[in-house]
Amino acid sequence: MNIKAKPAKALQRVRKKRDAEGSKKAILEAALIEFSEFGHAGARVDRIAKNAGVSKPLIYDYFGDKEAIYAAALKEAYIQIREGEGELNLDQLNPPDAIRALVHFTMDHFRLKPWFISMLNTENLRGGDTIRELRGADEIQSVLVEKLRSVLARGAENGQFRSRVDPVELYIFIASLCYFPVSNKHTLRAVFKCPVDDAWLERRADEAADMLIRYLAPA
Amino acid sequence: MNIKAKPAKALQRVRKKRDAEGSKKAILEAALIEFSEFGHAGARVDRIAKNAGVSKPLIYDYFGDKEAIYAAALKEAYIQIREGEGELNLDQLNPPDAIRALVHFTMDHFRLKPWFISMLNTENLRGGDTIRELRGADEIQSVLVEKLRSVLARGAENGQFRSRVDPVELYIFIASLCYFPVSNKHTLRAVFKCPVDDAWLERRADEAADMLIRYLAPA
Amino acid sequence: MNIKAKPAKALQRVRKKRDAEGSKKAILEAALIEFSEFGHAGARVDRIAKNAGVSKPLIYDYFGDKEAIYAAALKEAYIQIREGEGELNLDQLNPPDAIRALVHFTMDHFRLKPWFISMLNTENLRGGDTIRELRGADEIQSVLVEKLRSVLARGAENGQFRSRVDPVELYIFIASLCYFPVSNKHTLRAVFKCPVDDAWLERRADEAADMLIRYLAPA
Amino acid sequence: MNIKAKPAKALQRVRKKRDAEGSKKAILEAALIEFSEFGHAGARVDRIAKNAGVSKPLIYDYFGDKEAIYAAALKEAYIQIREGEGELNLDQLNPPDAIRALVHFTMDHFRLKPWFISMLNTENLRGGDTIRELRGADEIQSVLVEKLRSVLARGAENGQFRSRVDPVELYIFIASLCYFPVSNKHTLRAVFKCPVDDAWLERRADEAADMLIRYLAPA
DNA sequence: AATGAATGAGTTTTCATTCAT
DNA sequence: TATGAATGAAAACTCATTCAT
Repeated sequence: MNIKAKPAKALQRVRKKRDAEGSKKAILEAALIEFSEFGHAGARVDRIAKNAGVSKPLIYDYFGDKEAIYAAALKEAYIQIREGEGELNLDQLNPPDAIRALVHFTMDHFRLKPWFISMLNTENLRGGDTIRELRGADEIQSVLVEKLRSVLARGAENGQFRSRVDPVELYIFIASLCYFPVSNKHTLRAVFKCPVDDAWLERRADEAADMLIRYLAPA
Repeated sequence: MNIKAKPAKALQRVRKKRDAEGSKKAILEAALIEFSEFGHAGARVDRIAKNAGVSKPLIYDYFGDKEAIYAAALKEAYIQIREGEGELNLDQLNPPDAIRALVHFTMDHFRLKPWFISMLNTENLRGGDTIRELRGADEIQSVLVEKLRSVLARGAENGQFRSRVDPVELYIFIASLCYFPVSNKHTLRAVFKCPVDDAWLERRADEAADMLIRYLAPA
Repeated sequence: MNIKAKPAKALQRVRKKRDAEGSKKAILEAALIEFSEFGHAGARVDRIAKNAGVSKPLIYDYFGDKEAIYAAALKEAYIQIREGEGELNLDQLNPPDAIRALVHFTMDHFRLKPWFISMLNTENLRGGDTIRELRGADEIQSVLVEKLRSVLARGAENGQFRSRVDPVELYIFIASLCYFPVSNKHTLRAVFKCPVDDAWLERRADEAADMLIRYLAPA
Repeated sequence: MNIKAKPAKALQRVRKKRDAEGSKKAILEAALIEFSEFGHAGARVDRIAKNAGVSKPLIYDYFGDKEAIYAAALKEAYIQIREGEGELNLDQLNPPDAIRALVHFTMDHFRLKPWFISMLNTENLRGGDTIRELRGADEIQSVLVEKLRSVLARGAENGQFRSRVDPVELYIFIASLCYFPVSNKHTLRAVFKCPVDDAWLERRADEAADMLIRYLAPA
């Protein structure tokens, strides 16, 4: 389980001292973990400082206030999640296979970087106040939509897919199908007795891919 | 103050005094609003008391501590969401139409009772600690799964649907497709510039229903 | 010496508990002492709480924040200084004697209630930000000006005083002559080696009265 | 932040580097402004450094600690105010005119170098702890008393003035009459609705001079 | 001579919770 | 059944001061 609010050992970094960049990075990482584990109101600057291996004043020096730390952490969540998306190569794959690969990639992403979903949930609970003000929307824009657009074009070209499918809307379907089981794993376990583990999630991804591929097939 | 105290609609109740049941109910409703609006850590007992029109000691008298208020509110969220689910009558509908109706019903549910999604998000952010301990799982179990089971049976019988589709897994698909666009409306707006409003959501529901119906069709 | 920043024993009050009015009054008194002794920035809410015999949260509950406590203390300083001014009866006195009495009264006031001068100094150092916003200007308006007006009228009538002397401007002369030696006693001692004690201050008041009476005499 | 950071005019110096004397002077000037604007407790070493255009460690290197910076600034206030006092030439003037000139000189001094009054207020609020320890009392001793002594002598000689007037006590009268309206300008505005501006102050000075000259006249 | 990096020890403020009636 | 009065414990944030270069 990834999002447990208990031990939070988050091993204290060993860092070279008097290294502003390093300190800032360490704070950001600790903040990301803290906010995703405890939410905005539940996060503690004390813990961020401790886990980053710096003093609290340094954090305030670099970021300003808790809200600003949170904003930086939210942006960092997007930046980190976007890293790696570029490496996903769908060009060589048969369009239906590309869809399946993308679904699995997305599910793995959510599964393996649970702080991303936590940050999204936290931010949406807060009404999106922070992301709305975030500079640099480019950095948080997913490249997956573009990859998807190209897959859809190839599929439409060779007759495997319907034409005129909006890649954003399709991506939202994919994200929806991967997001919910990961985000709501605790309530799913409690309410539906689902064994929400890696294998189960991968099976869900596979089934979702089936559904999506059928959905894309021409009538 | 850190958390923007939104409109604070929740107009203070006018209640007859010395009405234990009424007080308890009022507290529960105020708590549900409070926790869904601010999350577990962000919720304030003061505000709950004010919005419920009672004193803080009374809340502690009835519930014990903040955690217990939260648990009661979480349960209340499920109880309230389950209300009305029973009324949904799918028996008269052609199975594909029943699926479509169920998808719309779910989307409307999420859309119109936003505190439900907020509570689920909050609880999952907290690692499901509370729901795991919640007594009376029956009360939080959705009847939609049973309705779905019967629709699937009818569909399989008359050849419109594949057989051997697990109603829980199907329900999770439906929930996923409805949950994500509502839950993540703020980030969707910011990142994908989606106009997340009622009409848009209904269109998403319709499209999702198309996809699901195709998915259920026999190969 | 009155304004010493050292011991501040300010004996902790013995108060009956659960007495909101009493608590509020106690806080106000402690705040007045604290702010006048240490200035706005130097004042400590901790000390106010301790000297008032209440907890810090109670202070915040009643007043809001440090700035509001300060504003209340400033107003209280004026209210307390205005108490007693009403009792001063100049009507029976020969106008020159009335002037002399008023000067001594003012000097005594400043001398015996040193927190008043301290609060004025503090507020003026802060640019008057707080007094400018203070509601209830009536409460801080001195009745001495009115008393002075009547004395001046009597004096003009019977030929002892010039006519057309503005009572406000005269009062400012009186205040100036009493204020400076009290307010600046420490620097006067250090720079001019003045023995600024009660006797010396009373002699200054007497001399000032001489000067003022001459000033008022008709040419 | 509590204290409104006023315009922060004090434009950051451009200074040649490695200039010990220049740095020290810059720090002193910035400190004088800072302490007079915010008082002892309200002053911030950060701001002094920034406005002086140097780093904080340099300040500590040169002065020791905040208390020492304050002491230096207080002394500097006296030194700066004493500059120019020497140039005032009263010898050529008829004694009454000399008195009037001295009053105006004093009023202008206070009016045009407001940090002096602020520093005096600050120091007196602190109980004179610092000035009492200040070395070099000569530097802070006003020459005006000596000038006054000579004017009084001339006046007494030619019969315009009474004899046996103590120049220190007279100087305190003058200072009192000029100090109060400048020092308390904000409260005077708020409480008495006085239009405390340059013209008003000059009129007060003129009126004060009238009063003092009468006071000095032989019975 | 000078400073960027860093922090210990506060200080204001908040909040769940209890006391006394 | 109900609450006004009150607080311990902790949270965010600040600031004089020092370290390492």
